[in-house]
Amino acid sequence: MGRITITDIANKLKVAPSTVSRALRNQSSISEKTKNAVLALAKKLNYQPNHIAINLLRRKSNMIGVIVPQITSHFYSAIITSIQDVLSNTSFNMMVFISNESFEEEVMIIQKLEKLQVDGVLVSTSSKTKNFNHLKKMQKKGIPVVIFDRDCPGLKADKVLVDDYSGAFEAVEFLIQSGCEKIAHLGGPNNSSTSKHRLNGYLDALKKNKIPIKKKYIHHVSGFTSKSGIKASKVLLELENPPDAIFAVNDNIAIAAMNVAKKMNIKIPEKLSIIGFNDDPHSSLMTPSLSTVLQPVFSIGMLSARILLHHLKNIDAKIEFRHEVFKTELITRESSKFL
Amino acid sequence: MGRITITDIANKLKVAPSTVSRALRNQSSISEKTKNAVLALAKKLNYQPNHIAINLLRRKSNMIGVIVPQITSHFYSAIITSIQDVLSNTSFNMMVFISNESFEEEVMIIQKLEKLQVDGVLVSTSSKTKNFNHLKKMQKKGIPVVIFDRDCPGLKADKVLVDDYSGAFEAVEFLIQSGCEKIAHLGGPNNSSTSKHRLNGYLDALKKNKIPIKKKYIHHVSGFTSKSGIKASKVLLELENPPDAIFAVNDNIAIAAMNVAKKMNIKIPEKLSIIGFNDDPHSSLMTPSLSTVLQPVFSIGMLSARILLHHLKNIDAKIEFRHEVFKTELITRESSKFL
DNA sequence: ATATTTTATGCAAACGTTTGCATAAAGTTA
DNA sequence: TAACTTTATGCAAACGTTTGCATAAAATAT
Repeated sequence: MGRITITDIANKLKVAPSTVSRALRNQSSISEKTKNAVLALAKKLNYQPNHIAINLLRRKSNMIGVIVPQITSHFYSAIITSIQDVLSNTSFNMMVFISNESFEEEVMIIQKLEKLQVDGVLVSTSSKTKNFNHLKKMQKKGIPVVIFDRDCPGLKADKVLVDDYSGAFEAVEFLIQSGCEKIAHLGGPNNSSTSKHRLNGYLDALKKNKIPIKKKYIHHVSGFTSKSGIKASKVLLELENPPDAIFAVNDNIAIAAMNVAKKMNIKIPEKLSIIGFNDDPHSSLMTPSLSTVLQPVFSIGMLSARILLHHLKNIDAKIEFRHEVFKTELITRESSKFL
Repeated sequence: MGRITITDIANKLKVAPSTVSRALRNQSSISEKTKNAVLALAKKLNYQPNHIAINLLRRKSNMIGVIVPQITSHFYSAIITSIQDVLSNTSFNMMVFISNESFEEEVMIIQKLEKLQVDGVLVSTSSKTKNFNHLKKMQKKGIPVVIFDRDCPGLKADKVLVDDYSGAFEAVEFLIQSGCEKIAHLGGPNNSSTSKHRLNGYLDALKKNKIPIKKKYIHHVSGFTSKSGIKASKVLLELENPPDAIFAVNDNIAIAAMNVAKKMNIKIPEKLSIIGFNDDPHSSLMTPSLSTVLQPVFSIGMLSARILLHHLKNIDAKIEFRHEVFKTELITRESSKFL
């Protein structure tokens, strides 16, 4: 004998299923007597409402989709954790999808989410995402889309971002103030908005301080992992006139640079200052500990989730897109000189 | 105008919904003519089957639940990634839930998953999980449960585990062979099977080599993060007769010990060898790079998912629980002496 | 031509709920 | 007591599919 249904209860009590439904939902116009009888029997039989049936009727899935480029970095796994935290107090559940930094996979995931009839989507686009037609299509279907961490320029949607530009600007200006003059940048994949903003922060900090910009000092790596950073670091540090500081697009790349420098016996921070981005937990445990730009990861995830929930709860309200930008915080450790 | 349904197509074509259904599923006894007409119109209108309706009819959700203690470590996030990889070629989707190493949360998650009518569950229990009644209850409802990484002694279920015992044994024996005589152990939370097995491997390696076991050299930390390891490391290294080697329950704790040792100017590996467990990506980037015991993370995730899928596809087959144990691999780096 | 098989389609029930409408029973007012 | 209001319940449709059964139409065999 399978799951207990409302009809089972109705039959045993010789009432109509609708009566049972009303009793369970504690609706008006139901006598105390029948209500109690229903409640008692439901409890006794351990009745569990069938959400699939309710979802069919309500034409919604109570499911939200979360798309991230990957989850093996602390950044994204912490964001997932914080989204889960917010959702756990609601009736919504989350499905996580990983695009592997691939535009094609991202588009396929979006199609899948449409089929699954998710009620809303939280997405951090792949670094190779070229256009946002897939996201626009979702919006057209009435599915709210909240963008986080990685901007989608030109897309009208809720956005929860980080001020990558000024985070980078501050870091580079700190390097300048601590006496560095030849500051290099290890940038992320070309296309990603994050990479662009951090690059711009780097460039503007140099400009403001009248330090000439040298193309040789700027390298873009293909991925966000340490491995991708090693080659570029070598090129940089083997220059005849090597930099005395490196600002890296994230901690992984910074740590790669740090290891390359150590192998070459370049003293950190005396001969080479290094600053990363993210404040991954292991960065503080490196030797020397890594200076970095902290992002409020948990706040990003929680706010994104809350904004989406707000839309889902006020589905008929006129849509006003929110645009939130979190400030970063420079954390100076041993890999950079003191002021 | 909302989503296109089978009935919409049926009406436009002046046929019955059942005919449309049969045409779409390419079933027998359907004329080429109507089939083509249906297929063409379905394509034109961009018909998408309503999975919620199908799920209601089939009494299944096509959803599998994944429960992990946390995802911010590389170990679990990589497992999630590999599960996703396997699932992406199937009709199943995954919901991830995080127990935060809490027994209570784990039980609540299981209850939620029952309500959501997931078809199957992959679970790595919290380190505080005391009994497995919640899992047994799921099984009784006919929902297959696959245990991975952390054993549930006494529970009859599919299990995909790692040979923690011999991984630890090998590591400690290596330390002995490299000349260490006072080998300490920083163990994980007391209750967890992983901690126990690694501790036993440590103990047996000492016994086999006739090295006396000293209680002072064995500490259990409360969590699996670096922070939890610092205090215990200090206690250990400040002993009047400090150890000349530490085998830690995982890389995070090992790295904590490494940092404490460095602060105390204890030379690694000359005065202190350290071996961790997991081979987290950042471990190879530490200075000195960390020796560790590698677990085949991706294989664990993929096999667990495959086993579950196998049950779901052969739902009526008699249940035979699989019990798979992966071998580990000792990776020696700079934090331990060479042989 | 008739009888028989095959093929194509439709009908209606089912999955488990919710909800507008109808109605019977009870209670209230004049 | 008649007329009216309130309260409690039931009926049936709806959500979008699938599928066993019935049947009409077409094809084949006799």
